[in-house]
Formats: sequence, C-alpha cells, structure tokens
Amino acid sequence: MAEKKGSSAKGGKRAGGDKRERILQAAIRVFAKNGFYATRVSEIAKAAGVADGTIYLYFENKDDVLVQIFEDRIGKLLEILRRVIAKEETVEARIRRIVELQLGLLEEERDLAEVITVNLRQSSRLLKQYAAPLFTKYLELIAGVIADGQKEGVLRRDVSPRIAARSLWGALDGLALTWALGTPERKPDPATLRKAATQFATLFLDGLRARD
Amino acid sequence: MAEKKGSSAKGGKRAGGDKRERILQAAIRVFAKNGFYATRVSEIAKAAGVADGTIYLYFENKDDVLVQIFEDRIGKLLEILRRVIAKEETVEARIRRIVELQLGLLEEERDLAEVITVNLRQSSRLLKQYAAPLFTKYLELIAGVIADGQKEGVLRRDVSPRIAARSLWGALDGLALTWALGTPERKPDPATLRKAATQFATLFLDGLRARD
Amino acid sequence: MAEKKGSSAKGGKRAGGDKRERILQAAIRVFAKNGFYATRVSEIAKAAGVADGTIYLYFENKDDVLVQIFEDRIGKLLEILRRVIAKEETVEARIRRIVELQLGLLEEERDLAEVITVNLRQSSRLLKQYAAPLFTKYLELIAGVIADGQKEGVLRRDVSPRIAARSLWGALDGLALTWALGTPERKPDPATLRKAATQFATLFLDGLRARD
Amino acid sequence: MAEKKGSSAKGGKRAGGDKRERILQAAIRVFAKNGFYATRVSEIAKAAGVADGTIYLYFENKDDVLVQIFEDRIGKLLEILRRVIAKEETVEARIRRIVELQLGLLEEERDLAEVITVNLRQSSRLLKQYAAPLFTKYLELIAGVIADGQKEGVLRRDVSPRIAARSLWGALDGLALTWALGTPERKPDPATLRKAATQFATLFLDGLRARD
DNA sequence: CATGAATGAGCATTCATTCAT
DNA sequence: TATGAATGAATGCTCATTCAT
Repeated sequence: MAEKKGSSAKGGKRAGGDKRERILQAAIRVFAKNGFYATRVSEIAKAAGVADGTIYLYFENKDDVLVQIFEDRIGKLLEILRRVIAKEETVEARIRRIVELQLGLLEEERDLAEVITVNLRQSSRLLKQYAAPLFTKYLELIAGVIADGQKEGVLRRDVSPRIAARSLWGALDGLALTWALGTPERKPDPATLRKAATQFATLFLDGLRARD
Repeated sequence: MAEKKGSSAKGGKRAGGDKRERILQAAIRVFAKNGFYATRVSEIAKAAGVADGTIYLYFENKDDVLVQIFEDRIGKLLEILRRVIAKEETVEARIRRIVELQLGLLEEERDLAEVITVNLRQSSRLLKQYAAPLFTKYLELIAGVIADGQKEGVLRRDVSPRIAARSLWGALDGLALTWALGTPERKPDPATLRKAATQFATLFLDGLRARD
Repeated sequence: MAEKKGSSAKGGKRAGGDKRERILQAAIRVFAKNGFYATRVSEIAKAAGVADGTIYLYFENKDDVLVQIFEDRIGKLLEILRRVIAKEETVEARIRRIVELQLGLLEEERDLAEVITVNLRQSSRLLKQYAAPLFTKYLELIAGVIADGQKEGVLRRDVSPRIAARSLWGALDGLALTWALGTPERKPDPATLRKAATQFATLFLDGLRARD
Repeated sequence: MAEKKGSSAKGGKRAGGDKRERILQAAIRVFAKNGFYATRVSEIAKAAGVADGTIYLYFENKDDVLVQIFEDRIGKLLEILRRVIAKEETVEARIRRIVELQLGLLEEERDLAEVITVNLRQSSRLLKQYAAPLFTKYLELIAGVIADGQKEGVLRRDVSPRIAARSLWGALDGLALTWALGTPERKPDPATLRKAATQFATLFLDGLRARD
C-alpha cells in the first residue's frame, strides 16, 4: 500500500480516494487515446489496475466518470486561475497568464487536454448539463478580466467582454486541438505549443488594446 | 464508379443522387441533434424516409456517412472560399469574408455547423484520417491569405501564418460552439452570432495589422 | 419457409406471428424447466431457434415475455371457461367443468401449468400488476357460478362465493403443483391427476351443497 | 453439529444464535417484500444491521438463507402441528386446528406466510431438493389425520387421504395468497382471513364427512 | 467474530449490418 | 433498387462472494 499520505486526513470525498484518483487518471488516458464512446469500461479498469466492478464503487456509470473528470480538473483550473489573476497587477499580464495556464496545463497533462478539448463535445445531453456550468464559469472569469481592463481604459470598449472571452478560449482550444491532432503518434513538442501561445497572446492583446 | 443511368449533372459517385442527398441531409440533422455516437442508423433512415438497408446502398457504413458529410460540405466550403478569396482585393476584405463564410455558413445551415464543430471531435481514429486532410487544407488556405498579407506588408511578420490561421479557426469555432450551446432549446439568434463575428474580425485584424 | 398458413390473414398482432408464437412456446418450456429467474434470454432464443435479438422484436424485455404468456394463455382459458359455463345446465356440472378445465388444460400442457402455478408467484411488482387483473377475472367467473347456485338454492348460503372460489382455485393449483413436483424427472401420469380432480370435485361439491 | 459455547437451549447449528436469528428474520421480511430473486444479500444485511460478509458466517450462500428459513419455520410448524393433533380428540377438531395453524401462523407472522407461499415456488432446482422433503412431511401429517378419520368411520372412504391433504393445503395456500395479494399496499385485515378459514373448514369437513 | 471494499463472472439488451424477398 | 426482419457480437452494469484487516 506504500503511500498512505498521513492516513485518514486525505481530502478525498469517500475513503479509497486513492483508487478513485487512479481510475480518474486511467480514464483520462484512455479517453484521450480512444475517445469517450470507443472506450470500454473494462479498458479503464484495466488501465487503472482494478476490477470492472470497482469503477462502480466510485462512479455512477461511465458517463459519470467523464463528468467527474471535468468537475475535478476544470474545478482545479478555475481555482488556480482565480489565484493567478489576483496576483497579477496589469490586465496584459493577467491575460498572458490565462493563455499560459490554459495551454500550460495542457502542456503538462496532454491527455487531460485532449479529454477536455475533444471529449467535451462528445457529450450527451446529460453531460452537457454538468459540463456547461463549469465551462461558463471559466468563460465568465476571463470576461471579468477583460471588462476590468475596459474600465481601466487599457482595453478597447467596442468589443464585448464575453465575445472576447469566447474568442480567446476558442483560439486556445483550437491551437491545442490542432497541436494534438498534428502529431498523431509522435509525442508532440511542448515548445511548439508554447511558441504558438506567445504569438497568439501578442496578437490578441494588440487587437484588444485601446486605441489612442 | 458504377455511374449507371447516366445521371449526369451531379458529380455524385453513384447514381441515385437524390436519395443519397436525402440521407446526407437527414444525417446532418440527426447528428447535430444527438451526436454521432448517440445516433442510430435507423434514425437516419427514418429521418430520410428510407429503409435501414437503403443506407448501405449509398454508404459503406455509419462512419462513412459522417466522412462523406465532411467531404461533401467542407469540400464545398473550400471551393467557395477559394472563389471568394480570389474575388477580394485586400487582405482585410479576404479575412472578413473568411469569418463571414465560416460563421455565415453556419447561420444558414445550423445543423451542419454543429456536425462540423461538435462531431469533428467525436471521430474515431479512422475518421480522423479522412477528416483531417480536408481540415488541414482549409487551414492552409487561410494561412496562405495571411502569408500573402505579410508579403504585402499589410500584416505583421512576427506571427506565424499557420498559428494565426489556427487561432482564427479556433476562435470562430469557439464562438459557434458557445453560440450553439448557449441556447439549448430555443432557436438561437443569428444576429447575435453575426455581431460576434464582426467584433472578433475587427479585433483579430487590428491585432494582426503591421505596426508602423 | 415451408409454412405460411394462409399467408397474411394470421390473427397475430404484428406480422411474424409465427415467430412470436414459437418464442412464446419456447419460453413456456424453459420457464417451466428452470423458473423465470434462472432462465437466460439466450436459452429462450435457442429453444425457439431464433437469435437473441429477435426476442426483442416481439417482446419489450424478459419480463414482458412472462406477462404475455399470462395474457395469452389465461386469456384463452377465460374465453373457453365462459363458453363452457354457458353451455352447462346445472351448477354441479359447471363446477365439474371448471375443475376439469383448470386441470385439463394442464394435463395437455404441462409446461404451461408449471409456468402458471410456479411462475405466477415469482413475479416482480410490475408483473403482479399485469397478471393480477386477469387472475381476478378468473376468480370472479367462478364466484359467479357459485353465487348463481346459491340463488337457485342448490348451494349453501353460509359460504361466501368469493371464498369458495378462492379455495377451489387454491386446491386445484395445489393439486397441480404437487402433481408436477411429485415427479421431478419422469413424465407424470395424467390419469393420476384426473383421478385427483374427480375426487376433489366430489368432495368440494358435497361440502358446498345446500343442506336440507 | 459443532455446538460450541454450550449454547444449550436452541438446537442451533452454530453458536451466535442471536445474530443468526436476526439475519433470518430480516431475510423473511425482505424476501416477503421483494421476493427471493429480487432481494440483494446486501439488503438482508442492512435489514439485519450486520455487514454483508457476516451473512456468510452463518449461511453457506443466499440460497441457504431461504433453505434455513424453511427448515427452521416449517420445522417449527411441524412440531407444533404434531403436538396440537395429539391433543385434540376428534378428527374434526384436528382438521380445524390444522386450518387455524396454517393460516393462524400466517396471521401472526404474515411475512413468513408470504415467504412460504410465494417463495417456495421461486426455488431453484437445488432449493426444491431441500424444501420438498419437509413439505412432503407436512402433507403426510395431514393425510395421516384424514386416514385415521376414515378408519374411525367419521370420514368418507372414497377420497384418497393424500388427495384430500393436498387439496386442503392448496386451498389454504390459495386463500393466503389471494388474501396477501388482495391488498397490495394496505395492511390486510387478519379477521378477514380468519373468517375465510372458518368457512372453508366447514365446507371441507362437510364434504369429507362420511355419508350415512 | 465482524467488516465492507474489492472482485469478476454473468447477463439483459442494443444496434450496425446483412440478405431473402 | 429497395425493403425491414433477422441476426449475434459486443458491452455496461449488477451483485453474490471473498478476504485482508
């Protein structure tokens, strides 16, 4: 059992948080590789090193696994984002952090990237219900940063913050997707993505800056 | 290539272009509504007003239906795009047309929009193979426009055309997706999308313009 | 396809009435042999000589197969019972017919007997809903015969017709069950059952006859 | 027969009679409510206030729980029956006691009633093996009473004791079943059952009495 | 003795695909 | 060409049973 991390304290919802996490990570891996629908529950189980039935001790059903990936990861992303935004002084710095974060997370967790970008759209009606709210919150956070910039007079006022936020997200998502798709089998180069991120951030900020 | 009956006009692979087209359109409708995986072949058949088996007279299998939607529609989009680009004089006008086209198409054919944005990512590995090339061609066309603009000195040179093209596509795709998701049941307002498109085009162009 | 039995006319609800009947009979056979719960859908299919999936073309699910057995067979029993009762002149004759019918049916269709006596009680709540009404109708028919006998002054009036009817059914059911259980593997002798039926009918009628 | 701990009184197989009894009673309750097959072992455990695994300390498996219910309860019924029969002087009194006992037991332990009447027939082949012998013994006891009555000249001789015994059991079982089914949700009225029992006993006895 | 997390065999049901008509 | 009844492989999920603690 090697790691008990201080035994009981663990922040997991139920006990066995360890196993839940293992399943979650395994699911991210196989969902990314084969897509949600093409993935068999037994594959997740195998990848996680547990029995098929064990999955159902921690998740309602296959859908729920995907839902909880979103809740868990986007939730974390949101948290970090809030902290990072609060720390930065200027609007420009904040937006650059957003870009780095959305793509930076991906850089370190490529599979999660693909699950979020690719699988978010495979969702059944049910899934949309669960994923959409968190996603909306994410967009609102970005829109808030832009709206603040407008109030400060740093960003142009003739562009809706919500539209700008959606474009930003879409562009980053698109970069991540094409980056991921661009290299089917080989391990894609994170540096490439980082370069793309920087270039886009500049372009986006220049376009959004208040004219004088 | 069979091509019986001398069905001349349509460049369709087989004859019976009428029924093939009906199935294609029915498929776009139901794929948009329920997603590729959740859609039953029998649903497509019913929506098209044909028997289940008839589908297999025009398509290899269910995957092939989706593949042919891409080939058919993105193919058309590409054609139109080429013509439109050729017609416009300035880089700015060309990019504004691209924006309008990608979103404008959606405006008129909302279902196709959702099939492309949502279902593109549901594809199995096999499907990616078929869809990716066309998609790449689409991106290259846009990248070409931007590269031309850079050569002309109208657009900044410190941004890679390919990165700009991907961002552009991603942003538009994101706008379309959030627009489609934003209004689950009600019919979304095309005017909203058009406004978003215009604002984004301005932002994007301003960001991309060569500084002096 | 050998037998088309006058082709279309067939009284079956849907087409393929032939296959539905085959499945029904196969189900009766295997339910009788193994009980409802222990029976696999695939076993029914195999016994009926159809594919597993075919069952679901004619029945909602496994439960529905049992439900339809009841509806079909008890329904038929009810019909015959009504006709037979109408034909007989005296109450005694009618009751003897009821006895013969309930056990006589069994005599010829032993499997159906076991399905009804044994499986009726395996039913889920849902099943009870469907089976109970028909069963009640059956009891009411018998109670009606007894009530008529009381009005005619042939049967004693100090016994409730409903109670008498239930006892009658229960006794016959019990005889059938013990007869069926009594000979686990060997083919039970119908003559034995017939003898039991006659003896019981006499006993029951003598007990029920009006004292003078 | 282990018989540890000197747990004297009860003839219980193992020690821990208390927990075993709790499980047995809980099982009777849930079997009655949902039927044997629809009942999960975990439900029994929950109802008994023990862990799932604990059940397996006292019973071989789920089947064994049902088997032991029969052995335990029908065993008791048999014992009581023997004593009661011995105590009564006349055949009529004995038969009335049998009726009262079979239904009277039910009156006080309605759940057990349903387990015996309903679940006896859900049994797998294996279960039948265990339940049938006890059941047969029960029938033989009744048949013995009737045979004695015939020898005494009180009961008619043209009816087989075994047939009469089976009819008696069946009728009582039928009354109990319809009584239980008749009131799906509400608590059925024991007085109703008692009245039915008395009426039937009279009817049965009058039918069985020797003619002169 | 008691626990209950973990197991994994087992099964109902679905649905893409075929093919006799 | 067109049909749609029939097929049967494939899979999500359940739940009786085990066993480390």
